[in-house]
Amino acid sequence: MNEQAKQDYKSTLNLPQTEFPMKANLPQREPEMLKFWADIDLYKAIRSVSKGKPKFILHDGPPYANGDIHAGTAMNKILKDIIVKYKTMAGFDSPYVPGWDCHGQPIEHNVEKQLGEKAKTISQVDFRKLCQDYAMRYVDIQREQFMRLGVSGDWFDPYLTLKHEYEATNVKTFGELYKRGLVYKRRKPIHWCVKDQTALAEAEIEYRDEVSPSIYVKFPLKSEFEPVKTFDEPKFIVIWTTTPWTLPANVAVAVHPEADYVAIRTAGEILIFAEARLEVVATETGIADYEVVAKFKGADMEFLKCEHPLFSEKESVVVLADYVGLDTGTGAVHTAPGHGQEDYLTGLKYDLPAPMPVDAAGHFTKEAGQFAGMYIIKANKAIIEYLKEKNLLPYDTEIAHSYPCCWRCKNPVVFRATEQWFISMDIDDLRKEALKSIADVRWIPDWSIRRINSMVEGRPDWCISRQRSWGVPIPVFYCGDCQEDVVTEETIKSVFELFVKDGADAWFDKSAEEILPQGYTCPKCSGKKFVKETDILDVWFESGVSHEGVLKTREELKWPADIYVEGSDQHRGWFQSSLMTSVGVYHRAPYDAVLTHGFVVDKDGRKMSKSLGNVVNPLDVIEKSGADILRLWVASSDYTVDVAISPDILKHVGDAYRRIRNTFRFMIGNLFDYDPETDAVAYDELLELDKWALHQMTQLLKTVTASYESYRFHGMYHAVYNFFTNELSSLYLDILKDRLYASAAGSRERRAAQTVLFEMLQVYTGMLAPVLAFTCEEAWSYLPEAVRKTRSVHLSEWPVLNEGYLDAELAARWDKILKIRGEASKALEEARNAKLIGNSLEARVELYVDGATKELLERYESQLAQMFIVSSVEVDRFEAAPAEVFKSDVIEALAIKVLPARGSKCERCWRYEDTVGESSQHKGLCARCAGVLTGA
RNA sequence: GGGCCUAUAGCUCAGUUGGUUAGAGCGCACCCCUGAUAAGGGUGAGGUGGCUGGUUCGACUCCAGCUAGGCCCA
Repeated sequence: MNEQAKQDYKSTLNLPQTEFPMKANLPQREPEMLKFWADIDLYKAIRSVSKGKPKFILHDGPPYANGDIHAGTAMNKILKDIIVKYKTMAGFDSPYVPGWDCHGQPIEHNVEKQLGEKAKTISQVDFRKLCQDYAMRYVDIQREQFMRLGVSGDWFDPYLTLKHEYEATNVKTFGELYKRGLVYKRRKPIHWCVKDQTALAEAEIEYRDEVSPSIYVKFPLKSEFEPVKTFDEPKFIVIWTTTPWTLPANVAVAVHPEADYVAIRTAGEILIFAEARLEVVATETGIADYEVVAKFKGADMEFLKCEHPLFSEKESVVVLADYVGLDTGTGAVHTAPGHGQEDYLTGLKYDLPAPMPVDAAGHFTKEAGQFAGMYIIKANKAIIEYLKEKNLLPYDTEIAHSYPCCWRCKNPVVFRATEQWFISMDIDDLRKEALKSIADVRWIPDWSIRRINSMVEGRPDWCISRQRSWGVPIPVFYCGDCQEDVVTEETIKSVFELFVKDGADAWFDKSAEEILPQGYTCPKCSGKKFVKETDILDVWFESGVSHEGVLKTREELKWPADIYVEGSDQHRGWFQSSLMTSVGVYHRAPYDAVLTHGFVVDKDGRKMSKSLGNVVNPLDVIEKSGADILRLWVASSDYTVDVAISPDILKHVGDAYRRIRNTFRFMIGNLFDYDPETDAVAYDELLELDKWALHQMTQLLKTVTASYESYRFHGMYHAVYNFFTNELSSLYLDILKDRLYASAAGSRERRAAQTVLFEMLQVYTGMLAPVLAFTCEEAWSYLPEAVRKTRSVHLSEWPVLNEGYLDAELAARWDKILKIRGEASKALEEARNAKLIGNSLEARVELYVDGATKELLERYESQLAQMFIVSSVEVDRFEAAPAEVFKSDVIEALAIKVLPARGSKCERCWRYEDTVGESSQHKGLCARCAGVLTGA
């Protein structure tokens, strides 16, 4: 037989044919798919086929409209999209309305930087306009990027916190909370630049090296204190500070409750400070001669009263605080609630006043007595002098340390208490109500509830005011006559309506009288003049009302949401701000479930940072490999903990992707001549192996569905990937090749295989569509048009679980046969290594086995060669096994002998057959192949 | 410093109420095939279970401490 004839036989085979490319080329193909989705308006089409189905609402947490998306935001949106796509296919109407957080300090800051000097002269309204442009620019950029990920949603009608209606929502909710009595005003220290006379956010502070005074101050002890009461000398508690100018605002001295403190007697006085600081303090103050006369715990000193070192008529009380350290100072900390964050919290705990003797420009007020009018930094000297005179200053030097400074003018920043608005956690039991509501929510994973609980339990009142421009104003008026703040249903209604109509800009544009109803008078004093509040709301308040501004206002949505899906940092952020505004107004959470994911980190579990050089940019991944690779990476990872990404990890995901893609391609290629209308084979007519495959497929579908239902996507990823590798590629599809290629095109056995492949292709593209959004759509487009009931896989329904495909007995039988196949392949490998065979078709296999297994194998003896992909399989008794055989160590009493195949190689199907040569027309072929060609 | 969380083969993940030699797929090595071909098949080698103690007849699994890392506070 010459080469030409061999070629001819190849052409008689039914080899796969398809245009479905092996090489994915996703960076090019995905944009085409996006265009297709845009052309058919997929999102709208999904809405229309979902109409009337039960709702499943995943409410989007708004990312900040600044910068490009990063790996974390990409993962978040992909996770949400997987859920929404799955729920949609699973029979829900699941509209997804993405949102953006558009107000806030970072945008304001960036616009200010761009403006440079002009920032000082521009009007507030013009400035806000620039901020809006900035935010909208990034909304556009991020929209494009999210869409590129394959995330489907109402992208051209998203919710934006800067939209008029949304801004008005803040007013409504604020009004409700105010009405309930939860809103109050109180002084709280904030970062303040006395040169620019403005409040600063944390991000606007730079740390610079500064030189400050470093002094010890003696606070005269007024109370009787048991451990030292037998001594007549004057007694002092010694504190250390680097900010003498904050002493006028001192109200307390904080000590650590568990630390040891000592009283020492020296030169006619008793000094009290931490034992751990004894040597250092003694050295620094030059006390050579002293005697420790008492030792006690910090807790013993609680509530002792001292005389204020600057104002003898005032008192300073000893309080306990865990943050008091013993590495520096004296272990006794000067506490001024108006000048420090920790001091402030301690003040709240002890119900201390928070005097603020410093004005906006950094000058002492008359509250500071003899220091009134002095600039605070300069006052340091005067205060030190005064303390020296009173002999209350045993130590006085300078220290260089890093100190917070203003990003703009580089001058030191001070903490200064100013009036702020708060939402109380406890006035009307908001905290208790929130904790109760938390218990009614499903938190995934389950540790999530512990986290939110402990945070809500321990959180301070919510400070909702900011001294800023780019945001929603706090809708409060002050009476020009009685100074009372005025918030009534009437005022709220007028502000609400104004914002709906003209947006929050109107607040800055119009006078109080223009905003209020005509002739409005103060409910308290009937005054007619009003002043507007200048503070704006915390952006967390704004995003926290999205359930009101979005879920309750958009007809396609519902309140409460079925689920919120965000990173674990949102326990402090959005989960909580949403909870508080919702509980505050509606007495329940705005969500039924909350799903939390971890952060994206590098392969070593470290956070991504420029300095570590481990940043993976999702846009680069899309450009190089495609969004489906990113989506598969998300699905392959356990997102309940931190998720690692690296070029190496993405390479592995790419390998997995190719295996899945090629499996699709094989199925598609073998269906080129299959018409489901006419060629389908009834279940009862299928071969047993086909039924086994359908059974396995159905089991897989069960597993996969359960994984999606429990949001365990990596579980489904592993199940599918293992299935594609073990059950399909290495088993079913490999065995099927002979049947598909060599059987007569229209034969029952070939059509049976195609029937199964066709069924599988639909099920597998369907179950993977929520993850491989692009690839499954592409594969779907290769299905015969007649059976594609929908234009897009994303419009199709979740694969139907056909219980009729389940046949446990049959599956058990075949699992056993296939297990023996596994043993045979070990024996074949030994023969291959011994150069006895190459291709397994060159082998003939003898199985030596007893009992039930023997009966089973004999029952299927004629099919075994095909199953093992060898030329023949014979079964005999175990004792009949020759001496030199492969003995299984997995299956008892199983011996396998591998021999060269009998007969000759069929030039068409490559099997070795005794029947080769029997046909007069086709001398090189086996009986089966000859029959196929002659049509016998 | 505090709260919550994580730590199983190179990678991604499983590991049932503590109980025989800790599993899977990928990757890797070697081999086969060249009719899924920048594919496909087979076999095999990889783990002192972050570390240190403790409880127990027995711990990857329970307890304590430590180390490394993450989020949020301070």
